[in-house]
Amino acid sequence: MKRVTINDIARELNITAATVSRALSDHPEISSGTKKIVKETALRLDYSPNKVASSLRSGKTNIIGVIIPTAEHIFFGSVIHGISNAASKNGYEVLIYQSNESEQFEKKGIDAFINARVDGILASIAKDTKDFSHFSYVKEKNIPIAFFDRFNDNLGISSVCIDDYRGAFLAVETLVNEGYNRIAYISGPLHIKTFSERVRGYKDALEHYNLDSDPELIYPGDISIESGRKAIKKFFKLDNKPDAVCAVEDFTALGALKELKEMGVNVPEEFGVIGFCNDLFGEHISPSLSTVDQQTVAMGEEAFDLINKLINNEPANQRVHKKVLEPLIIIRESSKRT
Amino acid sequence: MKRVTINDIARELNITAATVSRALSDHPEISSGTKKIVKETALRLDYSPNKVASSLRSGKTNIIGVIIPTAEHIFFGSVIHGISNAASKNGYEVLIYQSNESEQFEKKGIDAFINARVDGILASIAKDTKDFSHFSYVKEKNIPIAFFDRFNDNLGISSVCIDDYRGAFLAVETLVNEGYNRIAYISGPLHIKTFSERVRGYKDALEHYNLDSDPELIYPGDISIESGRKAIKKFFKLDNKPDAVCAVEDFTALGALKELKEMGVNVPEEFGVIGFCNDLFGEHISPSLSTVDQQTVAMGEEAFDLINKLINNEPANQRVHKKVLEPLIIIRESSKRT
DNA sequence: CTGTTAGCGCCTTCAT
DNA sequence: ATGAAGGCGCTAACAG
Repeated sequence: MKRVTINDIARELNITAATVSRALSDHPEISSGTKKIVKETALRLDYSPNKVASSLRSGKTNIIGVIIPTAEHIFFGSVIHGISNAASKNGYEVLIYQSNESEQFEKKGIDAFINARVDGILASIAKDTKDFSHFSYVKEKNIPIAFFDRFNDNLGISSVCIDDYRGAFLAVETLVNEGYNRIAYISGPLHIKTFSERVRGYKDALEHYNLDSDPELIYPGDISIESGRKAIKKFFKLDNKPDAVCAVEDFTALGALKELKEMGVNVPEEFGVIGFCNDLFGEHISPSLSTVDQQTVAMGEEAFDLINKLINNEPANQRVHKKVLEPLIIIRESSKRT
Repeated sequence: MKRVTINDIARELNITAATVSRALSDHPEISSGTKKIVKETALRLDYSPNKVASSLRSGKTNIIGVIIPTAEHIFFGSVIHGISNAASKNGYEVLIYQSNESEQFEKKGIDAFINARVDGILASIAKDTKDFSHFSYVKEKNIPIAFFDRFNDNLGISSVCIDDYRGAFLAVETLVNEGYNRIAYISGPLHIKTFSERVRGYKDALEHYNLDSDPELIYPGDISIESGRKAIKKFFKLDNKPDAVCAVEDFTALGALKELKEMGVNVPEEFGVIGFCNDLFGEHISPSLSTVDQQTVAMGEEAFDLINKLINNEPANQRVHKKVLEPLIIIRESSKRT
């Protein structure tokens, strides 16, 4: 179980470990002959470089820590996919930590990453997080950090997200174009910028199209099928009922669809529905779900790009960067009255 | 950016680093007074233990490397969820590597993990992997390794999976009970044990119920919506057409459903369909998809348990372990004729 | 072109 | 109960 080190190679060849190290990393001042024999011997002895030692020495681990709320949602899986592949291409590994949507675990994750001396941290904020000091702390320590999707603008931390405002605006616009004119909104937790931006987009779109903007038409949900169902139930108790709804994400929209179906309301004829996220299932349900695509893989790649640049630049002259990806409207059956 | 070390704490208190180290790890021979002041100082100086140094010294990283084919499939996300949470509870972190279903990347992942000196490796084999020597290599190096879901029995490596044989058997049985009697199968790549076991279960179920076992009724697919569509097209060109089909996984089943719908074949009245995996969308499509649940989170937890035990035991007296979880039949509309 | 030396931060004997 | 010293494996500075 004893592993081969550069010392073993050095002993074998009667040279020093330093030479071996240099030969293996193709140092220009090493003769090609030495390089050749060192590499051959390394292969023969089945040497594998100890990155832990190398990291201790160099101060770099080549590891990016990624905090996601949960791996059970394909949205994050898909972003991870993007991050991971971009990281691989650039010689980085990816350490994953799940916050399970809890602030406490999120803090633990940050701690774990700091102790592991990751070169940078990418995070998507948990639903339950109200206090953001752990993120500020990372920043103060000059450890590169950036947010993806769920971010907070007040911390001076860069982020990648899609233009949530515009996504919601486009969603409303899509419904308006189909002739719906009393449009409700089912929201997520508003202390997360991502979600409050969507509400803002919704409101502005209503105003832009001179439609009623009624506080009763905004349901404060929590990102779940159940929240979609509850919202519909509530909306249909109103005197002045809506004839369409935008949901903060697809599962919420799915809940709405299911409730509407049980209530015997025809979608899209009597009532329009549009989601957000472009989750896989939306294409395959009936009626298929119109939605806003979030460019998840691209988001992952951009997130890596952001952190990669933060890692390789002087922390001094870095300003906060905000990458905003364009949302893509996907029109399917649930919003298509015509 | 210079980080605080135990030496800084030692200097501050006029004691030695050794004492600080011991105090921080609650060594029994350190006075409680010293412990107290050391911990206070650590907190005050904002000390964070350097795991890289500690790993180099101890030879343990407390990191589990996990190789998945892709994070874009919720099945793996869900298993990761299970692994990750179990790992967290036991003081481990999780490093993720995506093979993207390619043998070459899989080998790279193994290399990266070995170099990173992970304490153990969990892997689910890529579709394209034909040569398994990289796994044997890990085993020969006495690095703990175990498979989950997609495994190979010939390498002497432990694994967790569900009872694929039984899952497929139950799927056929479910169709038989509904009165279908010419049942086809859409398979995945057969060099992966997981998939060949399902075919075996299918065949044995047919035999057990005295149904025709026709080679033409087994379509060699590749795990994709397209493969489901192609299989149906092919089946419907046969003289003696099937009246039901089991698919190797849900997306394949989805493809089958879509093709059947386009062909105007009624499911489940004229034709029964059952999938495998219990992917999220199955519940929400129309007709909803009957399927076999694979207990993904439990699988993740068991996988961690397996590797955890491998890590903590003497490699000498370890024998190959095979954990088999019970599949769960989920009966929905697509298989329910009655 | 290669060797010598030293140290990254931590932990673990051995000594006191 | 604490100190002293060495080393995990690698690399960079300095020397020759």
